[in-house]
Amino acid sequence: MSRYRDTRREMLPATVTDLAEQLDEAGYKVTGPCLAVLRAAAAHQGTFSVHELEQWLTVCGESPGIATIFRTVRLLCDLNLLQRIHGLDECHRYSLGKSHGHHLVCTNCRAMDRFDNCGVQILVQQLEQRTGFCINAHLVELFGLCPRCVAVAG
Amino acid sequence: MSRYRDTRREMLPATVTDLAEQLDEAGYKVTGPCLAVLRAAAAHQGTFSVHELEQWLTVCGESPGIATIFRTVRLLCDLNLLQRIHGLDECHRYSLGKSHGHHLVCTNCRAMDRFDNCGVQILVQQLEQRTGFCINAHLVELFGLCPRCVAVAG
DNA sequence: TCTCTGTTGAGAGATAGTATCATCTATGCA
DNA sequence: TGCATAGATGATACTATCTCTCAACAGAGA
Repeated sequence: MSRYRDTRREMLPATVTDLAEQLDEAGYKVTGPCLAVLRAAAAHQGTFSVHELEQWLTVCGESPGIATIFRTVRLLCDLNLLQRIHGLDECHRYSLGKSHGHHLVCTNCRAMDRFDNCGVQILVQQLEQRTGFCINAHLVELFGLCPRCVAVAG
Repeated sequence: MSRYRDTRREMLPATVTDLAEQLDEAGYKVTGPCLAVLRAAAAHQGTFSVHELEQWLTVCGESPGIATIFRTVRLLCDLNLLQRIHGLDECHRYSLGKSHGHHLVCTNCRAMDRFDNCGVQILVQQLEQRTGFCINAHLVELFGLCPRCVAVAG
């Protein structure tokens, strides 16, 4: 039994209990430090970096080692519970969410919207025919300004 | 006048003289170390990392400092003569080529094909309407096995 | 209570890239 | 040709991101 089952689950956001349950089901122990990382991730709307998780945890007074944060982030990525965001320049941000989501990221405030159907299926077929490649994965990310930043920019 | 103009240009591959001319036109001096980095980049078909450039240069007996290699790579990126390749896991590879190209990368041997029309225009319009974002950039990369690796895999 | 197994966290180290600064070199001018 | 100057180089230190190792710890089951 994982420790998180002993905690008062009604105190935790649904996102956190959801993640914890999936870790549990995958056979991992949901310990205190692990739960702290899950709470940090769930507390960040949009995208976040490992460094931001660490700062959030330090402010909250519970700071597992950086190794544990990286470990938990990698685990969540492996289980497809966390997605890595590929920016135009940086590739060190993450967002909670199931696999094969695509991201629409505000380059100003980092707000993020997700979308599923990226419409590259036709492109994939065309390229497979033209190039002979056997395409099995793709990366589609869009960047721009969110409505709020558009309004501020005038 | 840049040093590369003094060198016997017929000894250099067209790609290298082309790059050198564009650096020259942009107001940068094409010096010996710079030219060495250009030759290393041109010698790599497909994609390459800074580390691979460094190794190639060391083997060739001309090894400018790592700082110069990084500097030249960044300069080429700034001038849109070099594109950064975003892999699913790694984001530290580059390929020579003009801006707004997309890449189809073999996850086995790193062979690469380029394509221009990624067909996301309709998606961009739909998402702009749905989300209110003002989209001004995108990243589309495809991954799979090249014909040769498909053949080897059977 | 004991044992076993998995987790933690400190610290070292790898990798990618930047900043600094003394030195070098190409270029323009007298 | 000699000199001044601006820009390029390269050694080095540094930062950021992330991994590896390993002793210590903690929880689950016997």
